[in-house]
Amino acid sequence: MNLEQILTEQALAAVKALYDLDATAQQVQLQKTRPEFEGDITLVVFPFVKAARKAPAQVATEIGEWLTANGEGLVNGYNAVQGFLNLKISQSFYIDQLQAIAADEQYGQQPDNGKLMMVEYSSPNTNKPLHLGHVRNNLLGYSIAKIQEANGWKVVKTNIVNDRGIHICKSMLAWLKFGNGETPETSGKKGDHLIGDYYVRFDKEYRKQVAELVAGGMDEETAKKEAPLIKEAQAMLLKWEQGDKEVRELWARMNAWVYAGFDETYKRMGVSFDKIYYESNTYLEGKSEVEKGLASGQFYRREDGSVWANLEKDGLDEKLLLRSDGTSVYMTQDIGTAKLRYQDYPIDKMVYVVGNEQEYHFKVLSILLDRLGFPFGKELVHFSYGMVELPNGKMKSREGTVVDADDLMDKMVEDAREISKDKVNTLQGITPEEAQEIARKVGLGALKYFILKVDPRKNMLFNPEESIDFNGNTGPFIQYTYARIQSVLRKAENELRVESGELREVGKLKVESLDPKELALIQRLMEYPATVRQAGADFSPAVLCNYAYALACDFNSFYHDCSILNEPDEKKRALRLLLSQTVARTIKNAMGLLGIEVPDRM
RNA sequence: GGUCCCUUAGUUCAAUGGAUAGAACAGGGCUCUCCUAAAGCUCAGAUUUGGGUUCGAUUCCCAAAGGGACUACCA
Repeated sequence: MNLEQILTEQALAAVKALYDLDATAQQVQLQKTRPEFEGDITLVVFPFVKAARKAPAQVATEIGEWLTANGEGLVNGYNAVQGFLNLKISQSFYIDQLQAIAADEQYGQQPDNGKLMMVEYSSPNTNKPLHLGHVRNNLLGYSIAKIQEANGWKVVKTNIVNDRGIHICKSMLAWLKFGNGETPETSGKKGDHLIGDYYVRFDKEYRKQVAELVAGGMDEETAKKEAPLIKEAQAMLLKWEQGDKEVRELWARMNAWVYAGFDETYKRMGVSFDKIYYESNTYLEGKSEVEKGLASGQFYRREDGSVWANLEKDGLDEKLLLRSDGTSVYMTQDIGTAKLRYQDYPIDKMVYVVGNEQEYHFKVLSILLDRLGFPFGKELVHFSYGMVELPNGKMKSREGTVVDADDLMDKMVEDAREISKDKVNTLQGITPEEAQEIARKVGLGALKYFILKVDPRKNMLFNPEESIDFNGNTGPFIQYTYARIQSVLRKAENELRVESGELREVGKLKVESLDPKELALIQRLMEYPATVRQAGADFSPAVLCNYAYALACDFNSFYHDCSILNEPDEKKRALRLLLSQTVARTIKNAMGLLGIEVPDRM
């Protein structure tokens, strides 16, 4: 049982004994005591004031008195400030806690809940390279999966690749017309970047055609539909769906280039998938589901042959499911994908990590799946995150105002290496390879933390003109704290011959008194499991970022005030080493749930 | 027009309905003969507006203002 649970029980017993009040655990509000007051943990007594029919300060005093007398030594002091009862907890309790935490290798890991969660994230189109928006998606998706695993779920990470559709046809068409057989090998470009370039090229030529038609007197709306290039692309999509051999071969070849590029980027980013679905394999399933819905009267066909769902009774509008030429749309594909997934896995919870611009889509998808008789439809979770904005607005692939994922990672690692050059003291005696590896971890750590520390629901701003910080509330700050501890532990082993295993053997450390900084650190460590649970319940890596930062701050402050290796009292030294080791492990775990690696030195 | 989201220091971000709204960066001042100064200490600086609920509101409710997303036979 943790401190909150014990205190909650004691507080309930106290109000029962004092005021004959049957309070609920929810009414027992415990919070950390503010630093300006004396005490460790504070009970808010306002909820009991009415039943007690006494002034808040008096109620606080009475409860404080009761807890001190009947709390089995846990509470050994209190003070009441209005309705706030500040409790002092005995130091031996904290030392016991530290011992228990240090001994628990799985500290923070929640027990297996026996259920399976599928997390879909990334889900790129195959017509352009990944950009900063995808980076946020990937980092969030990966971290959410890790966090839910820590909360006891079995998690299957999945990716649905949108490998078919008009977008890839545009790239294919532009490549055929203007590519002169260019390949990743001949051009030296990564496959995804090469394809992306042709997507941009298509748009450029298309707009030229539209402009010409408009100049010839056509209105813009019509011109956009009548431009020869777009008609060709549509014809190509139709051929693709009909299985035209040439189109399919070209498609397979160009997609393979893109996948090779994506794989490189994913690997670098440190994200992975357990199962990848391709839209080209799922859209037919979707079509057949739509046909079924049509037969059962859930959907209807218009005169032009297109198929629609009427969602007006759910407060929404009508939604297209199949185009008049019979080709499928995004929604069709998602229905098919859902069906396949539930055939493949016994999914208890399905989570889609997709931007908030698609909230409407998932609202509709949920209703459609439900209507088609899928039991999971109603339960699906759209983990909707905010956009990454640039100073002048949203990123637009076609307008070239995107921050490319590969470029960004390069830049971060480069910056990290540049900064580390000034740190010759700490990087002495390491190979260039090791230095590069440190720069990689630190650069990516800075990027990942920068993105994950923001509440996922909110839009966030990225200014490419200003480089991401390596000081202050950043990934490298936390990594630095870890590296610092590793350095101390190395010295402890080499110079004092303290084996890390020995520390845990040091029975109950009979330390006279805990330094306030030591106490603060232990308290922070005690918060970790609740933080993991909250991050899971809220789907929020940001919660863990805040925790890791606070833990690192606490440690740096402790490190500044308390000497570890030079502490003459052996028991104190052992306690500090154990504390440092446990902090390091917790930092590593928390950062691991964020997908951020920690270097042993930096 | 309709639906949804957002608004906190100069800037980027925090704060289960709780005490004097926290950090970081940028700015001013300190601290390396001392376990890694990517650090520590310190000064200055903010809840868009108006109502309401509450012992107590950044948080909940209702308006208004400002910003964004969606409302595609794109994905």
